[in-house]
Amino acid sequence: MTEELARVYDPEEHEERLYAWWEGRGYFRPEKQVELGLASEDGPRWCITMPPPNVTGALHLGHAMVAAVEDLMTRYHRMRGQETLYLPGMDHAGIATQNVVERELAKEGLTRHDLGREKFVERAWEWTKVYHDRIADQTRRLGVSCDWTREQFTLDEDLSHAVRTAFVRLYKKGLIYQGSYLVHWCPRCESAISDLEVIPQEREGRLWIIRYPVVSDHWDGPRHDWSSGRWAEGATQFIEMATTRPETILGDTAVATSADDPRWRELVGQTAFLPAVERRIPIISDPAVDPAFGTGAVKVTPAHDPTDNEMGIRHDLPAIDVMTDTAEMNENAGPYAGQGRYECRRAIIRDFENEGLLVDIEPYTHAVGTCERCHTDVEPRVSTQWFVRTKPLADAAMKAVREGETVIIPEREDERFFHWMENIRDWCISRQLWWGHRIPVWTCRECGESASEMVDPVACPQCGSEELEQEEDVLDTWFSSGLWPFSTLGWPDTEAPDYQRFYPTDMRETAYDILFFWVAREMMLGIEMTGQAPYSTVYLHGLVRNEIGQKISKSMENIDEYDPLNIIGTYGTDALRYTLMTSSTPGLDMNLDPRRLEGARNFANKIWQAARFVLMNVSGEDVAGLGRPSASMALDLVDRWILSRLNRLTVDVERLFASHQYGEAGRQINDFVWSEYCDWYLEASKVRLYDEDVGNLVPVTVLLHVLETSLRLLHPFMPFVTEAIWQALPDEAKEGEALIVARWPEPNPELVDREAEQDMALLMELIRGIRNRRAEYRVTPGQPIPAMVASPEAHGVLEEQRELLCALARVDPERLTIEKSMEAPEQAATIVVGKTTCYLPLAEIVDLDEERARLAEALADVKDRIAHSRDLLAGPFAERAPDHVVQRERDKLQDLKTEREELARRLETMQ
RNA sequence: GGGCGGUUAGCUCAGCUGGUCAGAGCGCCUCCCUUACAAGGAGGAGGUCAUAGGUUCGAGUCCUAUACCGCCCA
Repeated sequence: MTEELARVYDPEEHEERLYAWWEGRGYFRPEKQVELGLASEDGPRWCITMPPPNVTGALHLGHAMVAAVEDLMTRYHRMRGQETLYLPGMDHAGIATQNVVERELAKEGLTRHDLGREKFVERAWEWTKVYHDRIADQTRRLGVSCDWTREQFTLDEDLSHAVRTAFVRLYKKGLIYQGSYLVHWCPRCESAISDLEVIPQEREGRLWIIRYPVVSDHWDGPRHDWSSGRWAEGATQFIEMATTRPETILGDTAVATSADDPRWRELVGQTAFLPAVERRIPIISDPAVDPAFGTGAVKVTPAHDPTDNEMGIRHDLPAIDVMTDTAEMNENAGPYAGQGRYECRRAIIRDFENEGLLVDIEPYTHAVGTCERCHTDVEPRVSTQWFVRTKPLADAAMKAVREGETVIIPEREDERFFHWMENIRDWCISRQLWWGHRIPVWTCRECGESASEMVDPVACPQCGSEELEQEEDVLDTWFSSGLWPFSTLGWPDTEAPDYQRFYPTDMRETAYDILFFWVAREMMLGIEMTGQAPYSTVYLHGLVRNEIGQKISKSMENIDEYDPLNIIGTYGTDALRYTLMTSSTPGLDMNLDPRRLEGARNFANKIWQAARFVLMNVSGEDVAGLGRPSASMALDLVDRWILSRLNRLTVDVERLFASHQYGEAGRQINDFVWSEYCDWYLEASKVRLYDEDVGNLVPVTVLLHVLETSLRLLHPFMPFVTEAIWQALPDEAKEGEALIVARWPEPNPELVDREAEQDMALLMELIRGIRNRRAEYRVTPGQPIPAMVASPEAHGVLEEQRELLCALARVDPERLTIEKSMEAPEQAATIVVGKTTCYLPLAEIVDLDEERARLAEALADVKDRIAHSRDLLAGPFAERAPDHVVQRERDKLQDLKTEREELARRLETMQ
């Protein structure tokens, strides 16, 4: 029948056990839901693909947030009878994983080049296996009910096939091209990285004001060697400019000023002589030059600066790359070849000074791009890369959002999405890495023809040569992640059952800082590849920070405190999940406060204790007669009240879930369970449970029903404790074999009982009032006291509830009188609730002066409120406000007046 | 420079489409180990909802400025 529940809820006793049981029973699989009759194959379905965590490292709190939100959604939809698939998987995370593996190698004094590509990739697979298992374990500990039998990994065969298919299609459509353009280059990773992977960092740098001699009739070039100190000897005219990056001087191919700058107007069209590398460069004018910056003239280095690069294109300037892959100066750097870029900077400044070409140095704060993964200063650099033409894809993605095919929540994130999409640049997808999908392009060594096909070519389609070479580079990780919502469902096989059944998916849930990295790419590739937006809703949650608002990062000293497994160890998974769901509002960042975790843990225990109480009171005889509470049962006031409240809660939770206000839903369930069910109903039920003359059936039925329904509502927030309790409930009180596959509660309008709510409200007020006075007069707790209640309208109800009143307010049943009206006793404390007055004749302990003062104060307060209410009703409010609002105000005024009279009469008798 | 978000009790935060919404938890004060729960129960104190205007019969709730904090983009 029922098992004993332990005295205290211990998450460790249940969580892993229950998870293994759920998984073993197959509840996470859509097929199982159909088998159980919970869902049907041709009925509604719901699908979400898990944002694949990087195999780079262990999960952190951000992932716990993802898990909490997505699993909540999943459990909700599953219980609602939709065939639900939560599809898990992981991401190979090209550059990030390659970095950590390289770091491991470095500990052994090795570089990836020492190993060679093949061995290195093997090492990366080893790493992947270790972290895959660790992440999968963490995910299970978080209680995520995803279908592990459908797990995917971006580098596995099927997904690699999808990547290849997508690439070949885009290539053949002309949406992928190769070209030599300025890209962000990380000299440590020795790879191009995308715009988004560059993190600007404020630096206190310098602005060097330097000058180049201008070629004139008197001076046609240096007559002495560079660094002789006499290099510029004889030059009469100079152009001055400011730079933050002197080492790029060696790649200058022009000097630019703004068109009408009086300082330099005369020099435009002339030729400057570039020091050190002895290059004649034109002086041009270009609108991109800000006359207010520095001297009004700038050096132009098309190969190493985005603005300069554009200028170079406008003026047809050569782009001279002066660095190597590791940011050392190359052969184009003349005398500085072989130096590191910052070493070169110092050297070149020294030489400029020596040659009298350094005019000034000013302090200057500016932003330097750094590599997101290894924090190395990024070098803008012209190099040959592969690009996706994003414009047409972005247009389609924007259209999908504009037309509501995909809805972004919170709504305001639309703006960011559109802004980014409208200003999108072509996407550099090649990475000079070894860990990833190798670009499926083959080039003929004979004729130079390139091709991208689904099948590896053996001969050049152009000249027939067999001297083919595959592209060395791999694809940006986000290229494969961009296919995630459909590649995981079987695409490009559009006949695959999962693809047919579950695509397009219903939800993309992730943190808002991933909107561009990933969501934007999924939208673009999804529409391009499948003709449909990959999901109908994008739900963006906020970032998790610690209790003082710091973003939690791996570099924190006390990072262990924020390891999800540590938090789970201390508070339990349910507490963590409930806290993550209820501590904030959708889309806002959250400070994870240990005090809230504690509160959530206490809540889990609270409902556990309530369940213990209920189960203790279920006897063998009761069970047979159990059913759902119905109007035909002899329901008491409290029963009708709690059932009405439960029904309201069910309606509210449903409404809140439908509008993605999960946090508010979770808080309301807590309020109900704790403040209404436990504090009032459960206490009230004891009157009947402990009365041997009354049958237990009604209260037990209601206790069980409300508990069981609450468990179902709470399950998506606190899956473990709710399932643990649910399993202990008698079979007669529930339907199905597990809570995880139980039906989501539906509202029952018949249970709404306004009258019961009103009567109960009066009773509760009265009880609170009595408790209050007891506390004030320091009546010994538990000591029964006499009470006299006068209530012209509610005396009947109160008479019916006298046992309850006595039990909850500790009133002596022998000395409780309830009448329509009565003569006020003199030596008594008084409580007025609307038209009901309660006297506590506490004889000698009542301080009449204090009573008078208190009543006078209450009377003054009521009078104030009456005045306020009268003014309101006398003014334009009565005409303009909606009828029901006005009526409510009138009722309120009426009640206040009654209360005023009661108070006044009582005061009168005490004078 | 452009855009967005935040500013509500000592602390961490709720408050949906304007009308009992001024709330919760923790902390604090008083009392209680009452047969579900001290990870608890009963009672209590505590906020002119950042500031200044405006719209409205009525504004934490809408509009406009300002201040401070934070984020994104350039």
